[in-house]
Amino acid sequence: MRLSHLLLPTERQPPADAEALSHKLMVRAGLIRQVGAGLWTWMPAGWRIHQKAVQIIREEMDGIGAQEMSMPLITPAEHWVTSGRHDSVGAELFRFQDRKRADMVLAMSHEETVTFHVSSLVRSYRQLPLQLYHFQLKGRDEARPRAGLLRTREFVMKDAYSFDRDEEGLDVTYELQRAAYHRIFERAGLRFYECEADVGMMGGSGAHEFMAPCAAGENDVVLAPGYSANLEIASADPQPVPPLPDAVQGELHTPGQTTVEAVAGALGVHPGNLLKAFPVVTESRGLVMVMVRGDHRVNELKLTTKLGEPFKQATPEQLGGAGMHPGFLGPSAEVQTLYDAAVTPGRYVVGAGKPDHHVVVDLEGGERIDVRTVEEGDTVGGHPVVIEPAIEIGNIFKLGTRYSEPFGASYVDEAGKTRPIVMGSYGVGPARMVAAAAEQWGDERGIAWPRALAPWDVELVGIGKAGTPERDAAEALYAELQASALDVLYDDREAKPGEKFADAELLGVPLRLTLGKRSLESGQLEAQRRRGREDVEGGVPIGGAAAAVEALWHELP
RNA sequence: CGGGGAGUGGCGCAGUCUGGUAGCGCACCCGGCUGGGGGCCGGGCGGUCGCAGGUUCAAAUCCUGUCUCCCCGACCA
Repeated sequence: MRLSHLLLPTERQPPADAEALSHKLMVRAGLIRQVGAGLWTWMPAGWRIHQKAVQIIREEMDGIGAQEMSMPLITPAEHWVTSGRHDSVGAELFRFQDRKRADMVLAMSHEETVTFHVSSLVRSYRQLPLQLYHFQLKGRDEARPRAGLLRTREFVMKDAYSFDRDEEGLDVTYELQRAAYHRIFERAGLRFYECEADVGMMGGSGAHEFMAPCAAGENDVVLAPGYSANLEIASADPQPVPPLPDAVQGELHTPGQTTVEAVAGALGVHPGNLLKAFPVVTESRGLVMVMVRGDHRVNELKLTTKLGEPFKQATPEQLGGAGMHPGFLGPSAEVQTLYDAAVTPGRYVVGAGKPDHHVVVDLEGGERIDVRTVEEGDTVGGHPVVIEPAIEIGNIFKLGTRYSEPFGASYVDEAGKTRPIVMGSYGVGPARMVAAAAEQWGDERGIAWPRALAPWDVELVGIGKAGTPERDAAEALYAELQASALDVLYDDREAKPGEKFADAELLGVPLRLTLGKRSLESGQLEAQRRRGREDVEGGVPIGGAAAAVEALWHELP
């Protein structure tokens, strides 16, 4: 490809409203342009990168026997009513009516559609197991799109669905997918973690997320040797606190001290010597008091899972109605009280249940539930955890019969008995892979793409005016490289060398060749690896350059 | 949805308080010089100042309404 013919709108300055590195660099490099909130156009060079990711995914899906197909973005609302998601998803679902006033939905994923098909097309155990996948747009009316491509309202997803006759079959398929995901992200040159993930209120028997660590990530990953989990569900051993001094005992007058910090400060004790009350209300239980150590925070997702139902924080009115006083809440005989697992037996300062007083209690052991948020410095297997921001680039999920039951997707087994099909779903966002790579491999000059994602394999920078011997040589080399196995971008523009180098570093093709007057004098091309901007020692002889360049390329990250 | 910020040429900005000929840098076009890290000189093109009302002799500027975008939070199959 000749750069002089490529629509590559590079910019010296990032958009004023861009914050995330990938957002700034991908716009500056001419890869993407914004259309609206969470809506992006891929420019030609950017789309090449996206399609590189797509092709890696495709090869790995095909490699485990999944079959590529394509299902529509527009779907009848009826399917979503059948699955229950028409009600449960809420405003995130794009809804509209067609000209006949029929309710329609932009698919946010394709469980409904694929299960609709499988329910009618698969009748026998002989047709199982089955894996189907496609690359298709997803529409999600996100409350807050952000950070360029990291959270958008429309994006291509590879979503695969598996159909097995039982849980054991699903386990096998799930492992195939899990291994394929590792290969996909490794091939793409991404740093990533496989994390235990929340299976949500939908049930399901297991889920993993693939998280790419980066500064702009909107999730947090808890990491320790042999352990990685989304902060949403992570568990770890708490950091110890010194025991409550014996001098602190009985009822304590704590006027106006409604926060852990205030009480701990006034008493001169560690915040972990206090218990914090987190009053919630659920539909089936009413008011529940959740007690966590004073220096800890309740993890609302973990609490929801443990309660087995959604909750809302109790309002001051609800507390007042129960004769309680916000700021001085403690364990109560009148309401169910649950203790976090980090609340070990011992003496704690708790709210006395009346204004301006706290009291020391001596807690026995007893039932505990793990509902707190893990913190940096907590330990797993004796090792302190670190918490890193990360972006979710893929997930795999054991759906079970969540969709096959409502759609009646079942098969007849050898004994002639009808059984529900057991499903799994497996998603990857190629755009997020690309954005994550930009986050991980971006620097102040641009993006140093992993070679597997780079829009071209090499960029040839021709120095000098058209018609000069050096440019003739560049043209000849371009032709030679085109005949090789490499995809080459040739900067043949009438531009200053500095501008060409700056654009090349912005675009981030992994290997840059420079051919100018100097090269003709020395007989050597200059070659620079974009990662680390490191020159290839001694250059590359112009004679037979294509083969040498191919060899160099194969050693790139 | 709550809080904060912003809409002026392709990009980045000034001008708005205090109403009076729309301006700067980059990019773009033409000519010349230059030719290995965004170079220099000269000449140009391009904007109904987000939109709609209103006030005024006069509105980018004041008033009202509205749309859009960004950031933080809530939310996120």
